[in-house]
Amino acid sequence: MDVQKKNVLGDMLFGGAELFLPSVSVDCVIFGFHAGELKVLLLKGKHDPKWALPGGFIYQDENVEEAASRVLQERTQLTGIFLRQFHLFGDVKRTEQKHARRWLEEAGVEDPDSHWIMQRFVTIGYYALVEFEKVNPVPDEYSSECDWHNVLELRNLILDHKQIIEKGLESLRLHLNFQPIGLNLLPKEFPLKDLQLIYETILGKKLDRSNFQRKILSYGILDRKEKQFSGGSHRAPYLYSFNKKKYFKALQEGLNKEW
Amino acid sequence: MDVQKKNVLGDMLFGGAELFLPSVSVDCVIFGFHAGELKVLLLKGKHDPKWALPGGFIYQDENVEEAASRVLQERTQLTGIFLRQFHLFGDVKRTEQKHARRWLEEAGVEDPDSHWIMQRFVTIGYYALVEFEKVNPVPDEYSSECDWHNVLELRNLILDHKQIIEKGLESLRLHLNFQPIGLNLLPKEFPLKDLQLIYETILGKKLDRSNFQRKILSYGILDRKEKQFSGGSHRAPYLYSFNKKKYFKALQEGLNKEW
DNA sequence: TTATATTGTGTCATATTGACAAAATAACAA
DNA sequence: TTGTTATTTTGTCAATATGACACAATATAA
Repeated sequence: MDVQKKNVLGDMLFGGAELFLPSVSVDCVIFGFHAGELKVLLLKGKHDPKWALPGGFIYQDENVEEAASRVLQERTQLTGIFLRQFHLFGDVKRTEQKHARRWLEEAGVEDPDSHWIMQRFVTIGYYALVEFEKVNPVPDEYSSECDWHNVLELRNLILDHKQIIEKGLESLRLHLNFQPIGLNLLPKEFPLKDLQLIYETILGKKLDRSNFQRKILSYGILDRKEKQFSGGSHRAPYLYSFNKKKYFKALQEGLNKEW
Repeated sequence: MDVQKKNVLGDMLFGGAELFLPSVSVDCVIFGFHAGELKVLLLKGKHDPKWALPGGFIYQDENVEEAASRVLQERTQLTGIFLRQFHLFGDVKRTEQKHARRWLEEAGVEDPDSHWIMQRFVTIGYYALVEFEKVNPVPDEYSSECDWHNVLELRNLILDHKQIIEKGLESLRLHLNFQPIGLNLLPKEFPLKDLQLIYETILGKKLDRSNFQRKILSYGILDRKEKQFSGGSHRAPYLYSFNKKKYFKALQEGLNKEW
């Protein structure tokens, strides 16, 4: 699947019914960290004052996973990012398409009410964790803005996108118990404090520094480097990096096996 | 949604495109326990020698969750069963519809190749845990047999249904760490040994009797009753029942919070 | 040189887990 | 009636994990 060759907007407006899998969309909850806050990347529609998750439709010749990956890539320019399916949202009432109708009208589509995009859709939620600084948020063709929003202060979202984000965060919190995170979230080398801050931000609570280090090191997915120039007026911390081999093994097999 | 009034077969053959949500199906992995084995309920097609999961399509006016529930109910006659979404299977190649084509032909559908059911489908996997003895497996209109199969000896399944079952089992094993199970799986009163056997069967390994009881009781979801007539020539075990209030609270909030 | 902030490391009481053993008891056989 | 057998209830104990906290080390700035 060659992502670059796709002209998603044109396909959606005029070729949709044949090119895309009907009834199904993907939405990506892209998490990033900044200033001690957990952020999520949102788009503001040109013809709608509300914010929406980066999402899209699935080409007939495209795996759902690939579609999610394409959406993530289009919006962040990042590749190789860990993306995880967490839930399908399938209620009848979740899609009321007022804004889509207006949007089709203005785009010059005849008889917008019978356009395929006005039909009921179910959507598959994926979440990703990305390095905030590496992302240059770019709106797509039908959006006016693309920006980070604090995950705890979500207002004016379309449809059920607030619930999708909340479910995504809930899933992420659960997955933290048996899945390593951080690989595409931090620079190659980082102090443990930074990783701890990520955990604290996701969980929404403070963790004991000493106990956190003991636990995270016990997973055996980190390699300790030499000290850094801390920059701060205090003892310089060690730098760590993820041992990718062990990291992916842990992703595969899980961190804890309680039973 | 009135389940009884649906004529699924007729709808599928002749009304499909309008009545159902296109491209999406649900499949239920229905687990039961018998003779120390974990079983899954499968259907054998009338026009296909292969076995399939109980599954179906989603009516336009029906939530996905309701569709899964309807499928479960139709096949087992059971209501109020815990059903849990675990994964969406969305690869392009997952649906090759040779058997569907033959099936449409024999059902008298003209031009089967362009029938909506021949198109690509993604499917949402749900799993359920049911009391084996309470289920009277009934084939649907387009199946010749409905029977339990050992989850470790799956042969001749259509499409990716073997992978779906395996993923469902894997999910169930994971969920065991933070989710109570057993409520619709055991009689109202039961000895702890029976619950332990269920855990052992799901996990595929033996557990220490004493430690299992300590752990399961620590969840605080069981009420101890008076002793039973054991029937065996040995000390009679206590009977337990699930405290529904606490059980559902645990379902909601989770059993363990590691972080 | 000293103050300050933050890290590396260690301690310790408590809780949890895994492995196992002793006592209790229902049914059966002699 | 009594002993045997199987399985349960209950308990023990060492090993490990966790939570709370203490103290020494050290990079920068005053």
